[in-house]
Amino acid sequence: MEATMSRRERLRAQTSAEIKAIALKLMAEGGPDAISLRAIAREMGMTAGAIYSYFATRDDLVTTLIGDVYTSLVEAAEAARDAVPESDVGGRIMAWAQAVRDWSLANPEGFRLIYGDPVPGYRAPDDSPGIAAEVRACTGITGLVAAAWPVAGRASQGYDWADFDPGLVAHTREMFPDLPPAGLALTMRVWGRMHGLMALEIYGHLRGLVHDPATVFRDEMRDLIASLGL
Amino acid sequence: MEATMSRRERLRAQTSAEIKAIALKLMAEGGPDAISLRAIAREMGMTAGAIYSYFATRDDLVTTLIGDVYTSLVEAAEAARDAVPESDVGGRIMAWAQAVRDWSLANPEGFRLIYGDPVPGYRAPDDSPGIAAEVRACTGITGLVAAAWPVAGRASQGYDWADFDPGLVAHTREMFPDLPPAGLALTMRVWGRMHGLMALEIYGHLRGLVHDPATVFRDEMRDLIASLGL
DNA sequence: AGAATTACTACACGGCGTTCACCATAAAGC
DNA sequence: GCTTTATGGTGAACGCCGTGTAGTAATTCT
Repeated sequence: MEATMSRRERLRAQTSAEIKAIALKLMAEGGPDAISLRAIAREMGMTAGAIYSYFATRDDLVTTLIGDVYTSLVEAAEAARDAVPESDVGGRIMAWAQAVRDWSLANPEGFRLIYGDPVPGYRAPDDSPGIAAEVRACTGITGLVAAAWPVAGRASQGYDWADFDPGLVAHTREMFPDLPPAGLALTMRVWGRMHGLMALEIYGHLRGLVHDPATVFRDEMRDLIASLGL
Repeated sequence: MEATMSRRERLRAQTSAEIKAIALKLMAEGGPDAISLRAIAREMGMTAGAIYSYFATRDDLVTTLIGDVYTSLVEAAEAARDAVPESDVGGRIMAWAQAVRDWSLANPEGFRLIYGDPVPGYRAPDDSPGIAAEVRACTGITGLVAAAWPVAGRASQGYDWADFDPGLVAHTREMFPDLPPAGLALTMRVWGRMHGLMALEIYGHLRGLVHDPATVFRDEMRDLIASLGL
């Protein structure tokens, strides 16, 4: 598809990619706040104002970055999951969790970018790539829960489709028709359980308390898998 | 002790308190990034430079605020816990969790301040009030786990005191002499489990997905308490 | 009363996001 | 082939920001 782009379009895409690459580099070095248009432009030998031909505002640039970074996280998780046979549901859950943790420790600033508050007061539009990646992540966990549901779902009740977002419900029922509403609630609980220890660790609240957080996280995931009956 | 303060000290304490109060107000309105020395000074009819008589830098002010806010959170949690009789360990855990969640939803910016990244790249000194509050919070959860340990701790192994920070170990062994190393690991897992769903919710990742996150959180905490054997 | 400390102002510096008028050049139209 | 137009870029400006520094007025100490 690159061949179908005019010279102008190619240059434009290239410059845009360079802006994002430098922004990611700056973020990796100094956190999300280090993403400054002036610094990017300086590194590119440009003026800050020139970036406004590519991104309407700094927040737009960061929003785009969130989409890219989130997608990279989700793809790492999906790849790790798919390396485990479908029959081993517990193994797939563990693989997913470990992949997310490994990625997050390797890209802590990326984690902050996704799950933190890089743009204060900002609400991503519903069609942004960041939201798309989040849906993909959420779908991935839902799939794991759905696979575990025949065992995990015994006597789970107390939820109704009306308790959830209609779009989410439609999407879920189409992809996992056997999953009842309580399965969606369980999905969120699983998500939260994977997220909690990692968030504490990445933001430094476990710093120094325990020498090997990986062991604690692994135990927690084992307990999660066991609690699903696997 | 106020009587023993000189006029100067009284005025100083009062001004300092006003600075912090306005900073909290600004934060509540626009998030941690809205805390600007110039805005505070403007609201007080002062110059920005004047604040440097009270706080060496903006980060120092934010650090102090973290201490205040974290302390307020911990005190809310402790009060809720203490309203439940000691014999009802599960009830105390639930009370603690609900209190933390209620506080966090009422003060989302405070939550971001404590568990987010308000000062990029900043590492709080070990003797800051924020660290003290975090130790207090950690101790509170440890106490809950210690109370549940006779039931929850069956066959828990695989940890050693050497796996944890010496200071934490000394502090824990003194306060909860019956708790083995594996109890500390469980404490962190419980902490993470309480934190995960709340962090996702406060940072908007559950926004719109589920209409009543409180129910999901309550179910998760019930499952946690049940998994402890209570 | 005189000396020293303190709270504060005024101003300056550099960095930031953002806007705007202007300009060179590449693309498109005749 | 020449002209018109669109585009990516500059450079200066505005108003924020944190942070220093010199100076001033008032309070406190001796």
